[in-house]
Amino acid sequence: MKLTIYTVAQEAGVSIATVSKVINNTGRISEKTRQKVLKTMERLNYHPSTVASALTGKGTKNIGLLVPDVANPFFAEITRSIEDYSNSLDYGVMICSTDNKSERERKYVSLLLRQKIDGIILASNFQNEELIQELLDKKVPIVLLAQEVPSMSIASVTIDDFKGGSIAMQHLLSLGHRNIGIITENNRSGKKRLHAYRQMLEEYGVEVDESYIMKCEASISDGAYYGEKLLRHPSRPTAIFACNDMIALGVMTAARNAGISIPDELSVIGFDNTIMSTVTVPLLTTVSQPIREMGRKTVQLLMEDIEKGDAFKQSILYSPELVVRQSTALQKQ
Amino acid sequence: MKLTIYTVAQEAGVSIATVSKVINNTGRISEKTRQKVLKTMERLNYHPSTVASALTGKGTKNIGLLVPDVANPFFAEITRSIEDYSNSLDYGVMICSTDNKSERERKYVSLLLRQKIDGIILASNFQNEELIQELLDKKVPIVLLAQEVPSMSIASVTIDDFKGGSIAMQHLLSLGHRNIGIITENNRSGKKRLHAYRQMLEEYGVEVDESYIMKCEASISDGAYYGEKLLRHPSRPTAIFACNDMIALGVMTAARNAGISIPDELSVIGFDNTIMSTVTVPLLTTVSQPIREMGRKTVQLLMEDIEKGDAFKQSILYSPELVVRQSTALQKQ
DNA sequence: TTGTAGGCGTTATCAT
DNA sequence: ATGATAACGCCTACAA
Repeated sequence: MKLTIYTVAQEAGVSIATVSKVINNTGRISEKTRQKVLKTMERLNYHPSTVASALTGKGTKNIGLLVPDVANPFFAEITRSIEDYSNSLDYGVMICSTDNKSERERKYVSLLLRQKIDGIILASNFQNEELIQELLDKKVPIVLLAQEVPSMSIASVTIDDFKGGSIAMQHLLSLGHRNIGIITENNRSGKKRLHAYRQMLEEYGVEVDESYIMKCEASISDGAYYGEKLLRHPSRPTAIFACNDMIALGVMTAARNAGISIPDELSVIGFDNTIMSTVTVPLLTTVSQPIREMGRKTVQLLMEDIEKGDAFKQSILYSPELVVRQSTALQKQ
Repeated sequence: MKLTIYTVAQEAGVSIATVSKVINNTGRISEKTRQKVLKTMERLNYHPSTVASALTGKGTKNIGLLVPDVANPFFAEITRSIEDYSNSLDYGVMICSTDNKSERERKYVSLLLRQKIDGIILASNFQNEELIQELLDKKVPIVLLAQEVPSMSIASVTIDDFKGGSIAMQHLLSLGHRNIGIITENNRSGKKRLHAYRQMLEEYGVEVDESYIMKCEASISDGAYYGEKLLRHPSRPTAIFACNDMIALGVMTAARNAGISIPDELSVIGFDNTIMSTVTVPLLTTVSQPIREMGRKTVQLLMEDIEKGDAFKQSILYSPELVVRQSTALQKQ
């Protein structure tokens, strides 16, 4: 026999309306009745059905999280932080890996919409801006994480990519490097980091060599491929700014294969400070983002939107920090 | 104005029952009507509400996935494979990291129950067996992944841990090692791998030294801690069987700190063949599990249970495979 | 082949 | 302070 609000009402000798009221802390009920109802709910181990509740318009207590790939350590960590905070608020999170493919994004958004999730977190590099607009039109609460879409008014939580790029370059430049290659993703974050690359180079009065600039996906294999290219460059760079740790790992592999020693002959700096950067040899110098804090903040913004329907969209910008380890060194001579 | 089945019915000039029938491919409707309805759904961009549908007993099209920690690369990969296949079946997956804490398990299960998910995948090392029993009593479809609970009849997908342990030990032993340490998790899988350790040692006629056996959690730091202990052992082992890659990474770190060269002075073998094992120096020899295939199979079993209410619970056992890379070598002299 | 109506478990609006 | 009752959007006998 199924356990519904009716069962509780009957057992407690009240009406379902009363039970509903104590569940939701709405209306006025005597303390005595409230306790009685609470007790029976406890005794019966009753939990209201989110589904039924959702049908009346109260939200599903479920949010969707779109990331390029959960299997990518950076996004896995983001996922974990979002999951933790959502859970503490009694929200479930549906994980959706898009592979940065417009088609997958579309399919997942459609699924989420049918499931009537209460809100969506878009983490990094969403391809399909019309889709975002659609969501906006449908009043679906959205928060962008590690991504911005300048042309739209959406709440977002990001780090300062330009600053991150500057910090990385500053580190390399102050170490005496002048021939610096860069391998970056071709998305907004990547472009900002690239912009910082150019800017800092200019500041140090070194001309930028376009053939030092490589664009690719955030994978070890791509990093290795383009890293090798760079290492074969007629005027081989003495340092490489890999715009995320996965790419940096690829570069390290390429260097090893080419018998080039890090950091003696080549300095490498990554970005993200994922767990991967703590296990390489040598340990990877990188730029860190406060992932847990960012995940938490993202959920918080989303909840404000969900619960209060915030009209004012805030953009939160965190500062990245340099984490010096062993993969970068003074340029000799 | 909200878009419901009524809107579609009206626009198409039929009743909601008809629309419902074409949506669910049930009952008999003329091809003409079907097309008409399909067209209007298309035109209106209508998608039936899973919530409402769920309330009538048709399931939420949502499953829960409990893992110790999504941020752990092994489980991140598992998550990805499960997500992919579920998604292709139009199911959403709610991610739940338990940290192997009974309290978190309980909280998540309660959340999932309230959300009325259609089924649950329990990946690895569930602490709370009464909770499982509760779920079973409630007829919640469950499949165990990378875990078994011998005392209960539950569908499961695992690799043969004993065989995996044997393969790893066989490799080390055939390389001439006789002083072999082991660091393992204290769960069912770990115990089986440990059992294989003892067995193989015995087979090779070497007495097992209990002080060579360490138990810990699946983390780099624990691996480093116990690895260091082993390396300080008066009769230092020449090889270490780390029962998963994370632990192996810790051991490698410990060895490096102690100035012990791998594989020259110490052979290390891991388990899981995660992405981490492809970026270490030297590359990690490990034992692989067919993660994607296992994830897929798990979802498949769960769906069978959800859709057909399978009475017969199958246990699928996959074979692990040795992946020889660079962290193991012949024992000199 | 298609339509009518009752039910799924809650919430919320009125009465009482 | 409490209770009866109409939604919510869909499914499914049962009728027509």
